[in-house]
This record gives sequence, structure tokens and C-alpha cells, in this order.
Amino acid sequence: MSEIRAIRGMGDILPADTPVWRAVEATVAATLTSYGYSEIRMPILEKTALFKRSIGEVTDIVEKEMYTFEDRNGDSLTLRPEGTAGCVRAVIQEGLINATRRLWYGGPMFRHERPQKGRQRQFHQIGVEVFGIATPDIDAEMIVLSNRLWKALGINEGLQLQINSIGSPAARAAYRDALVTYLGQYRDALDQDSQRRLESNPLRILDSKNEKTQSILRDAPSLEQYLDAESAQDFADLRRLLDAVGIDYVVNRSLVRGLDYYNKTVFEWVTDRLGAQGTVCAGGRYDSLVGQLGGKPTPAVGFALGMERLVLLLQEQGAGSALEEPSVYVVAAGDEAQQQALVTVERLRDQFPQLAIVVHAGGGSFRSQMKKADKSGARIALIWGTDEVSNATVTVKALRGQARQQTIALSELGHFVSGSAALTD
RNA sequence: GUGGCCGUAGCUCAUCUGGUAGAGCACCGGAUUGUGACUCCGGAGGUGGCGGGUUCAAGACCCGUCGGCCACCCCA
Repeated sequence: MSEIRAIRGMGDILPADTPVWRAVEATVAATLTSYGYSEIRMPILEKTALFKRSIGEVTDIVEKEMYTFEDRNGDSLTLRPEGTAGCVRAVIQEGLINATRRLWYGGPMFRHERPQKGRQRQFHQIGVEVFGIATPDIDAEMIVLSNRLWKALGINEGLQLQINSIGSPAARAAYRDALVTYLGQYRDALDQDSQRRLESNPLRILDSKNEKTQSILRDAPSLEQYLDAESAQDFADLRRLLDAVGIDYVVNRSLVRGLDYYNKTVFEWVTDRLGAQGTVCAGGRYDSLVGQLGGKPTPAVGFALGMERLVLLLQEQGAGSALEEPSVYVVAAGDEAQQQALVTVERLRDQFPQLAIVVHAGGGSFRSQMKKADKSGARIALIWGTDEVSNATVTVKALRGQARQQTIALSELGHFVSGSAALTD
């Protein structure tokens, strides 16, 4: 019988890695809370139409990357490929756009892509969205906030901020036409992917990796020339604010977001330390999406960060993936000793809820139990045998330091533990 | 979806130009019977991803398939 394996691209996050994940999640939650953001949790499954209407019918995500299936009622459902659509749906449905909202969420997303470094089919994002603010001060807040996060995580050195403005939908459409007209002259000279993108997503040609395509692009019309006055002004204001708080950035006029709903300011935090998937965090403004999904027209801005990429970056920089080790390992041989140990340890847990204590289970000699105690990484072993039981004592043995083994009265155990800084730090 | 590289014990890998598989680490047990680490001894663990083919003989060669990694594409 062949073993059942996980679905391709949907890996397990193993015990060696979960501490890093938890650290990142805790830092994210704390930072967002400190900026006044509230957490929202949405379902992982939504109606397929939600993603088609928000992300864009002709994007790769919708065309070939979604996990879509019919449920038992015949409704077409889709495992969410990103979080913004569901978040917007939720705030409309639950009546949360009556006022300014600063929200965040986290969880798994699903895209049927070919897995590679920094890209899984089930991956995890933290999403941050703000509804009801049209001015670029909130764009700046997004960036300032993310910048603080990198500092808190200690990865700010490895990240570069890129920003751009893609203008109003009308400006972008006008530019798009101009670009297509220009590139159409050189259609045959373009690489194959770019020729295809001429129909599907012309702006994407701007960041083609093909050299010949890039040389053709040198004389192409620029997005900047087509920018509407308001977008240009907002972008200038954003830059002024970033300069004022001292955040470095590069203006990347080729930076175009992949999803249809973006407008005006877009930004990305990128790294060159993760191979081809260098975007750790990306976002921008999406002022028309709420209206497009049936809500009262509401300006919005948001970003998403890729947890796997963040964790990779952290580990790339040598972030420990050490297992979490207990402080105390309890060794007991014989029925009475085991019983005594269980009762005493439960009392100890009442007294020291933070203390990590592993009680040996599964029997074995003192010797084999001590081996397990050592391997557990615990600082001390608490040992019960027949002597301890009859004398109402427990033996304490240091497994790491030089301290001598000692046998103390059970009544002294709590006192002993609170006196050991190494155990209760 | 396309391409390159790879697939031998839980992990990292060896097995020279085809002759029926090995090491280190990890795991389990033991070294005068209540004590870990270091050392020593012993043990368990592989239908060599799977299926076909070539051959007297294949882990090694060929084909297919599945899986992994990386890149393209796309994107967080």
C-alpha cells in the first residue's frame, strides 16, 4: 500500500519552524495593534464570482490558478487566492464601512502555481486594509508601519522599498492604449511572453526580464506622462512624507501591481536574498473596489505580506530554528513514585503556570529515563524513586550546569523552583 | 503550463566502467542491577520513488510515470 502524501505545494510547517512563525505572528499582531488596527477573520472559501469580479477576469490568478469547485448545491466556490476580496466583501456585508476602518487578518491562501522557493500552493499572508481614507497620509502610514515591522523583526537591512503611482483608471487606460500602440510597432521583436501580454496585461511588459524587450521599452511612452493631476499630487505628497520620516525608497516607474483593482499609489518591499521570489510585501490603493463589489464607493488602501518569504528571510539571516525546550523533566520509577510525581507536578503547575515541565511516560529504567531527560533539553530533572516516596522528598539534578544533585523535602520544592532564576525567567 | 537538475535507511550521503546495498548522525538496548552528556559493545531499520524495457545479471543503462528542488511565467 502506497503512503498518502501531502498535496503538492502544500507543505507542513514542522516543529523546528513553528517558533519562528509564532514570533513573526506575534510581532505582526503587536505592531498592528499599536497602530490601532483590529483583526478580522474571514472564511477561506468564498463564492467564485467574488474573485472574478475583484481580481480581474483576465488575470492569471483567475484564469488558471484558482482552486475552484462545485459544492453539493452546485454553487461554484473558490479557495481564496488572496485576502483583499474577502475582506472587502466582509466589510460591505457586515456594515463596517460606515466609518474609517483599519483592519488586518492572516491565514492561508491558495494558488495552483508551480512551487518553487518562496512560493507554495498553500501559502500564508498577513493582510492589512484601511477603508474610508482617500488621502496619501494613510498610504504613508502603511509604509511606515511595515517599515517598523521589518525593524522589529530585524530584517530591515535586507529590504528595499519601491514605490510608484499607476494613476487613475482612466489615466492608466490611456497609457495602456499608448503603450500597446507603441509596442505594436515592434510586436515581432518582442519576446514571446511579452507578445502574449500585449493582449492580456500590457503594463506587465514594463518589467520584462528580456533584454531586447527592455531596449525597445527605452523609447516607449512613460506612465508618468499620462498620470492624472490628482495621482501625481498624491504621489508627491507621499514622497514628501516618506522623506520627512526618513524612509529610503526608490521610485520604480515599471512597478505595476498584478491585480486589476489597484490605482494611484503602489509599493513593494523587495529583497535580493530569496532568489526569484523577492517580493516580501506589496500593496497599494484600490479606491474603486468597494463600489465594484456592491458597497458604497469607499476609498481603500492595503498591503499583503508573505509569511513564508518573511520566515525564509529571517532564517536566511540566521534566525534560530531551535526547538522549544522544557525547563524540567520528571523522572519516576515505580507505581508509587509515578503517582507521587504526577500529584506533585500538577501542584507545581498550579503554582508556576509558565514553567514547561515534561513528565516522563512510557516506563523504562532510571538510566533510559535520564537519557530522555538529557535529550529533552531540560535544565533540571526531578527524580522520584522508592526512597523519595518513603521520605516525602524529591531529588533535583541539574542537567546543564555544575550544580550538585540534591534531595529536598517535597514541601521545599516550590521554594526551590522560585529560587532558580534559570527556571522561571 | 514550460525548462534544467535530482529521487539509495528517519536525516546527510557513499556504492569506482552493470555482478543481488554501506557509513555518519538519529533511534532502541547494554557496559556489577537508582542517574544523562563523553566512550565502548550490541540491535533494529531499505522490494534503491513507482511501472516497464535491455541483460545471464540493474540502485547503476533506456522509456514512461510520480515526487522534490530551482528557474521561466505569475505573484506575497
